[in-house]
Amino acid sequence: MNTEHALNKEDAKKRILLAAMEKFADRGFGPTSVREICEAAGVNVAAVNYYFRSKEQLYHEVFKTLFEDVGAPLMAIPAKVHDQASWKAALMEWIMTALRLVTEEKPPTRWMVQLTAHERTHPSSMFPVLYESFFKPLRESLGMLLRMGMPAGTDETDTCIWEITVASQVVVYTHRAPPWYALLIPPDVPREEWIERTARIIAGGITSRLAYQTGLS
Amino acid sequence: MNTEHALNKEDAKKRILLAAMEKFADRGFGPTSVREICEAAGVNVAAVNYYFRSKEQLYHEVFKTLFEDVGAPLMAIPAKVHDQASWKAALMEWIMTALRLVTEEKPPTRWMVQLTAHERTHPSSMFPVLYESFFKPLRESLGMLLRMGMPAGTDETDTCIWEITVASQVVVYTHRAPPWYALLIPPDVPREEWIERTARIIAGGITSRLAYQTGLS
DNA sequence: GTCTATATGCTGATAGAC
DNA sequence: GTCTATCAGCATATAGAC
Repeated sequence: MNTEHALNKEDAKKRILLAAMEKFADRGFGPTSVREICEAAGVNVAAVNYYFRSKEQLYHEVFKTLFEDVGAPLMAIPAKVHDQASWKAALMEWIMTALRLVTEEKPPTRWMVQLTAHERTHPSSMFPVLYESFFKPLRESLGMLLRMGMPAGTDETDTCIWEITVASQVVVYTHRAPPWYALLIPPDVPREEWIERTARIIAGGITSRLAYQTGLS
Repeated sequence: MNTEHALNKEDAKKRILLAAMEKFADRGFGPTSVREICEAAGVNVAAVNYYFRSKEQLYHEVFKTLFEDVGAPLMAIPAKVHDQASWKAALMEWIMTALRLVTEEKPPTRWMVQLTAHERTHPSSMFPVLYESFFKPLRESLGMLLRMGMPAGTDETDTCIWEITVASQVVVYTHRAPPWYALLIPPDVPREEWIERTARIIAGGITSRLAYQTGLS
């Protein structure tokens, strides 16, 4: 009896958190109503304020739960480079890992990705946190990797543009609104094959150009 | 007296339309209130419904006014190609023209660009119209240009990925929310210089790779 | 044409019964 | 811990005075 009661309590709070992740991911913070979340979670309208104090606190909790060390695999990649061959492999790995992340269909990764998109287009009070804990480390990891492959003395602004160039080709897939997202992914190609072909084209845009500049292949 | 009256009428309607462009561009359709638009236009709250029937009709009117033949310069570019040198020049021109468009600070172009971003992330009833009259022709123009430079027999899916690859590097600049947009543009570089350097890197990712593949430079 | 006042509905949040 | 009922605020939209 006592355990069942405690279990139901845990259930309600957890159900709200999961429903909130899905709904916030779908349309962002503003347009998502507390009533909508409670209905999806199968709890009373007052439950959000009872368990989470406010809609905004619930949103904060969603972020804290979803963005736990999610960028670690990407940030670990630059350390694997020790020569030109391993640099090329690391670049491919970085891009493929990033593409796999942003095009993941399975929650909670998908929710996490969609939330980054909403925060970029309609920044909330969570943007600074997201920037410091997610965007910034990821960008630095990509920047470090790119700098390793650049000819010595490459202009800093050019390096910065290279960063944006790669990032934008990954970030574009975080916007999952159906009519737009459907235009991005070619139909009838298995996901892993698409990821590899896309990564090859993105990485090829870098490596072949550097080969062209430096005379190495 | 009579003319002044008629002039004020024209003024009010036009002021509402201009204010609506700015406000809708800033935060999108949903979060922008009629009151906010009316306040910015210096008219009464009831004026929107008097002149435009509804908020949604006003939004439609904003689109109809802003997206008048705006993609024409880009769509004209593929026709200028007649050999490999002119193809490379055309590719650079396409990318530079597109970058100039999406990073334009001056209204109404800026408003138009921002509206495309909102419609991609939070599609409304205007999305199909926008797709048919703007996204689709632009993508086709880019696709045509890319196909001209591809080695004969290039896989159709690869061509499609190339399209997205270029488009994403342009589209990323349409999201103008300050904290994010500030991360994209390197400081202390004149706009035209930045456009050329960025276009060179995007185009270089294509031409050098094709050169690498085909043995031509 | 322009205004005020108001109808109607949705939002987040809370008070208090059980 | 969970519920209903309700508050205050904002939204779009409209009726009717001037």
